[in-house]
Amino acid sequence: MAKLTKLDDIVSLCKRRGFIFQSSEIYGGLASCYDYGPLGAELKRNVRAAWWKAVVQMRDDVVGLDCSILMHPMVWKSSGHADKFADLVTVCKKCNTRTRVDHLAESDKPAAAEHTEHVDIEVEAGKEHNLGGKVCPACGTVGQFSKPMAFRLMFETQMGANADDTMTLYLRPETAQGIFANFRNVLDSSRVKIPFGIAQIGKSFRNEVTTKAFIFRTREFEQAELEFFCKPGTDDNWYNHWKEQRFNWYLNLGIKKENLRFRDHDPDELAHYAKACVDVEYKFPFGSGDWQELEGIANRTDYDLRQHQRGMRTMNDWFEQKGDLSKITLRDEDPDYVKGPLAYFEEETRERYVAYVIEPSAGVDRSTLAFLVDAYDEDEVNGEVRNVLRFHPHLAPIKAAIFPLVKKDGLPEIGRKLYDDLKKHFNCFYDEKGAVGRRYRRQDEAGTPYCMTIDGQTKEDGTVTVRERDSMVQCRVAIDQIKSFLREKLDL
RNA sequence: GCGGGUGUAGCUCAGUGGUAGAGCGUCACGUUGCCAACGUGAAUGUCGUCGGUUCAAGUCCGAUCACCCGCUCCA
Repeated sequence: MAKLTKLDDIVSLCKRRGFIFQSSEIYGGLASCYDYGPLGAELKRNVRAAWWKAVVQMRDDVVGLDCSILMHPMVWKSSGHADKFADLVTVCKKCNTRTRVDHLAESDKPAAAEHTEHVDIEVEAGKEHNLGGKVCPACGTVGQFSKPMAFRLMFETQMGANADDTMTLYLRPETAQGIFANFRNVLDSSRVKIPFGIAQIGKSFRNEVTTKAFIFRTREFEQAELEFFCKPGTDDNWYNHWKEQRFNWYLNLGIKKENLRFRDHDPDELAHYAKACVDVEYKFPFGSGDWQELEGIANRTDYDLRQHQRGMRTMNDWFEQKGDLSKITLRDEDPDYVKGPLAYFEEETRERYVAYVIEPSAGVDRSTLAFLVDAYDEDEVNGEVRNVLRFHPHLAPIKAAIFPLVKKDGLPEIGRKLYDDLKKHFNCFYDEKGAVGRRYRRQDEAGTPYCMTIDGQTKEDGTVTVRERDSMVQCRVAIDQIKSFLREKLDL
């Protein structure tokens, strides 16, 4: 990228060219929500398609899935989100530091208790919290706390139009759990055998305490996740396999090598269920902390499937407590859990085990932004600055533009015909207005790899001028060869 | 949630309490005809929103919304 050095520049570019707008802008905007404009929608669609092609279509060992966003509440009880995705937080009036209420120590006791028990926000928030004797861990001030604030990290909604007969559901905070919940279905219906993966792209929702940084951290976001199931003991190899696969995916789609890196998680940074985790990071041109996560690749062990086996054993409690998750404790694991409903039987060795899971989890919005930023470039042509988005052809929103050189002499008719033919195969754009140089530059800013110009010579020998985006080099191609020319050049 | 900053045309931005501006872009016409050409003309504004002060508010005051920077937070 040349001169995109501030987030403001990116926001401005995105809006000016119709990639990304603020949501509900005519009403003053809605925090943390963004919309994709005409070019952005195409770009994001292409990012999804490229992911799906690499992770599903080109693999013999991965199948796709598309789950509902709303799922049975017990899914989130089993996954741990229902218990651990909510906290009460208070602010020290002296030093303005935030601390979780359950982390506060009494002034006469040395250590704060770690948060292990479930916190029922409804109950806790209604209670009088006596923080008078509590000490701020940051500045040591005693008893100077604001009223505790509840942070629920899962969005809630009500299912059922009848107000007397509704059920509280959660908008999924990750797509992964839908995959685990369908593990058995896929296994029983698609003749897959371990090792194999299930992939899914879809929206997730998290009530982040803070958002910021444009579309980088939003409360509604899109994930592209793969859960790859493998035999315990082979998980380290598969972890490394997917690390490499996923890193190369970004490079193959044109991300500059110097802007991409791995960052391994420290052991104390790992979630309690993860054996290993690495982030793929991109060097965004934001103000601070340049390197930001695009994707996390984790070894989740057999934690999730075992948790769901516990959850399935807990359904009686669910009914008995009338669906009140706060009154339910997951039942202990069956000592014979390797024979459980989500376990796997390996024919060849006659072994039973619960599969380990390698999870590459990518942010579609983050990747889209990275591809956009990375493709941005400024050229100098005859003393003029040329803005160009050097998208990989697979990602380019428009693959080819068709221009009659002038709007007369029958050239528009020829151009129209070519356009009508090409648009059946590629996303194309037709433009006959204004100077052709301007039309070229406009397509450069949209990242269109090729422009085709119908000129006087077309009527003589049936060739058109093909102008290439990055080099601006022109050549002549027979009009009836254009389709195969594009197929070859765009690798489509 | 705290502190700092910003908000005026599609974009970048001027604008001293007294008629809403420029450049770029967009559109039309003419000329031209292969890299943002030229000429003429046009359209586009709840000045983020709401309220207050004032004869008069884009400008002063208050609140609020959104964004940016820095904290805080980030199972």
